Amino acid sequence: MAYDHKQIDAKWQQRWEKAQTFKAEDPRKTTKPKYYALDMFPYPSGYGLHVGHLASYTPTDVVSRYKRARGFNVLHPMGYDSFGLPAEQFAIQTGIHPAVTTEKAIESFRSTLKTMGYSFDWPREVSTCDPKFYKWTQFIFTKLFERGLAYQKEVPVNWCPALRTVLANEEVIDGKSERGGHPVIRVPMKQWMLKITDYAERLLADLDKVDWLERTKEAQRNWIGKSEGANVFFGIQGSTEKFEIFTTRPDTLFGVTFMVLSPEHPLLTKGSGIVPASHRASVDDYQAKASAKSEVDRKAATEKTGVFTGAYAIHPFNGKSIPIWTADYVLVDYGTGAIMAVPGHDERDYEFAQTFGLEIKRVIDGGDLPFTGEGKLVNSDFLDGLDQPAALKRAIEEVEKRKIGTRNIQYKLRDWLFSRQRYWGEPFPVVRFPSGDLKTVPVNELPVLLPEVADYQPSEKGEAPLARNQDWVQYADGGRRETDTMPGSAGSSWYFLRYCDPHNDDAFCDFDLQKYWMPVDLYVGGAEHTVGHLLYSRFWQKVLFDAGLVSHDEPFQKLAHQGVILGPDGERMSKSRGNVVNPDSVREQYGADVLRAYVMFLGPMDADKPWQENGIGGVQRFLDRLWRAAVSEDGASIADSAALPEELNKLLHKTIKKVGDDLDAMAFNTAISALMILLNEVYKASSHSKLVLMPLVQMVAPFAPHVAEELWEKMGGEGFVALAPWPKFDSALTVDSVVSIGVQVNGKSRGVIEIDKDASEEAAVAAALSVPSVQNAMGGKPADKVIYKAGRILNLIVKS
RNA sequence: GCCCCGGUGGCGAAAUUGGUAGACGCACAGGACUUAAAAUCCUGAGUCUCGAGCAAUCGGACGUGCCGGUUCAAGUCCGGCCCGGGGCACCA
Repeated sequence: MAYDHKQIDAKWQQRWEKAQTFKAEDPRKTTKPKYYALDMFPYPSGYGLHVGHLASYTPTDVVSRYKRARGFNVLHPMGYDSFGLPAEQFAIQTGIHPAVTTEKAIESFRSTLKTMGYSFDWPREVSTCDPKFYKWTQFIFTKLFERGLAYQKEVPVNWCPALRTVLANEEVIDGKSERGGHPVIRVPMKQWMLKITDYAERLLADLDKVDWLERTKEAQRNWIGKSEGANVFFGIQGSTEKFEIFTTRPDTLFGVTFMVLSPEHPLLTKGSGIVPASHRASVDDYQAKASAKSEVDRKAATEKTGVFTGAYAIHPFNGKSIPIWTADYVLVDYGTGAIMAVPGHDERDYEFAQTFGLEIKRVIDGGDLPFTGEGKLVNSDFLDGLDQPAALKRAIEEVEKRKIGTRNIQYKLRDWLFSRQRYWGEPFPVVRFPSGDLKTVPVNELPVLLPEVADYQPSEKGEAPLARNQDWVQYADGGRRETDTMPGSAGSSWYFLRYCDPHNDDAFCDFDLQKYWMPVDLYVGGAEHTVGHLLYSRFWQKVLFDAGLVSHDEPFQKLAHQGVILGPDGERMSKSRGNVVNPDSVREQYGADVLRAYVMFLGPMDADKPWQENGIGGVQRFLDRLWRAAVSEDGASIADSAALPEELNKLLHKTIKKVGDDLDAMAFNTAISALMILLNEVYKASSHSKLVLMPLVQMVAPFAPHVAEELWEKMGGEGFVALAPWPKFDSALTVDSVVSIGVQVNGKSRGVIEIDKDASEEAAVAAALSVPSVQNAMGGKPADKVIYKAGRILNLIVKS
């Protein structure tokens, strides 16, 4: 008989709630070590919770429950990243206020999360669109502003005409919007920017402090994109002006045969004077063409384009004149927007030189041009004969000595585009006064509430909906409020701090409380947030650290990513493919415990794996079998206190060890398989003993908490199994004295012997020789050599 | 192009880090129980137009994407490829 999961799930969810079983303890009233287990909070979409959420929240919940049983004071909260585009798009279509649809979606998420039996500390729930929350998002913005890290700038931005908003670099994938896949073009607009570039070096260096997957760290390193080199000044012929280039290869300075300025370079603007009248028209023409190109077109360009400007630069070492070109393969917003071209040793410069028939000069000995490897310098004056690395060092020294440039470091990371011309986001706590002064509003005026507007649609020119509420825009002394809103990633960049002290009206978080709980000990979420959310959060944490408001400079000590759960067909779940699995219907049928345990048993948590519905039956059988081992047909407990057979007792201790090790390593699938093996042996031994069933139920509890509580209660366990101390093992019982080891003859497996784990070589060989298949393989000859590792392997070598 | 992951039965996957490859589960087959079915319990099973035997069974060869290497011993280490997934990409 199967247990009644509907009744049991509801019963224990109510009891946990009533007893506040999962409430984190007050740090001032406990001596327990802390453990902060966090999920990336969901965007509460109207579609409800999907299996991807379960793949993330279930492992975190298993770890939280395990850590509680292990004596940790666990903080395991949940909340909602509730500002964002979908609710706003829906509002534009229907006129329903996004707050209404968002609240409805949150209710749906909350109820689904509760029916899964997740051990969240519910009273700590946060929602980024709640004024009590975004008050502090605005407060943190004022801190950024005060520290000179928030500024407005006319910048070429990623403008998405379909969404009528600008997007951050991280939100643009291959020239299209991350959300919706609409085309994105580059247009200049005045925007709020956050100076994340000031933190580039620390964001890079501090990756060494955290326990993240190497590939995630590597992706952040790539995104930050550090390059070391030098800025070098080149003079301009017939002018007193100079211009600066950035290069990582000053060793190739003598290989320069032309210079390239990006089309947007200030020296090329009308009236700057370096472009002679004879070339003005063609430069103008080229600039116009380049600016008309979208980011996508620029990237898709197969051939290099450019024009000669008519001007010449002067080589800082040998005074030779070098033609200056302009081309759009040089980007205005990286380095200085100008380069020295060394076609002999750079593939892009080589391609450009080939296209326009420019000189290509070798300065490093080696393979075919363009040669980017190492070798000895040639045709390079004082660098001749040096190896490339030595030449690089020497060249930088010489540049600095002659004061024609300085060593320099460049990052690919750009400042964070922080404003959106949208409605459903945090208003900026900023006012512009007639004098032109820009000021943040006083802290006691926070939160700056999001005003009501008649129409949520942004204007085609990019003016934000908030501008329509003129009453709201007016501020004292003729000031006008900023009408842009913050991007979705604002609230998510610090919400993990709010959980430490969620109801504080005087501070975003009490200093001592964050000092106790932070950093997050385990953070689980999708790998797609690698360069967005995870980088922004690290940045804000560091800013708050520098402001003395938090005590740690990294927010997430350990990070894990859940794999993608694919459809039963092995393809990514999508509505168009029709392979989307709805977790609600699965839970209805099998119960929360089976669903949770199944998700954990599917495979390694970080692997992408298909959802195979028929596999659920195996997990369901396992929990039913556990139930039947302890409970009779009429629902009474049949557990007794009989002593365990020796073998079963040993297996119990081995299992306690293995499950603990596996949980520490987040190897949930193998932990469950160990529990299955133990239960199978319980059946074979026909045991109903509490001595094995109670610890087994305790170990099952993190995965299947409802049925575990019910069994624990029936067997007379004290209190909640969720809070019962984790079972201990006797290490003496976890090792077998007699083991079966493989016997090989000439390296091939030929049999197995049962032997004392410390048996001597003589004993092992004797035992092996009595095995017929071993004798057979040896063909009657003696062993010429014996390799024996006690308890592991015996290999007999026979010369043919 | 560069940088990461990954590739093991019909399927999801294990494998103490070089030591009996395929634990556990699904699906499958056989048996027990049953009037029958479901459920349950027990048992079997990598592949082979390989060999012996009436048979249960016993033995052999092959086997972790491909080729080569190191080693007594390779899924695991090394070199060279192929395939799948992800990230970066005109960043000087």
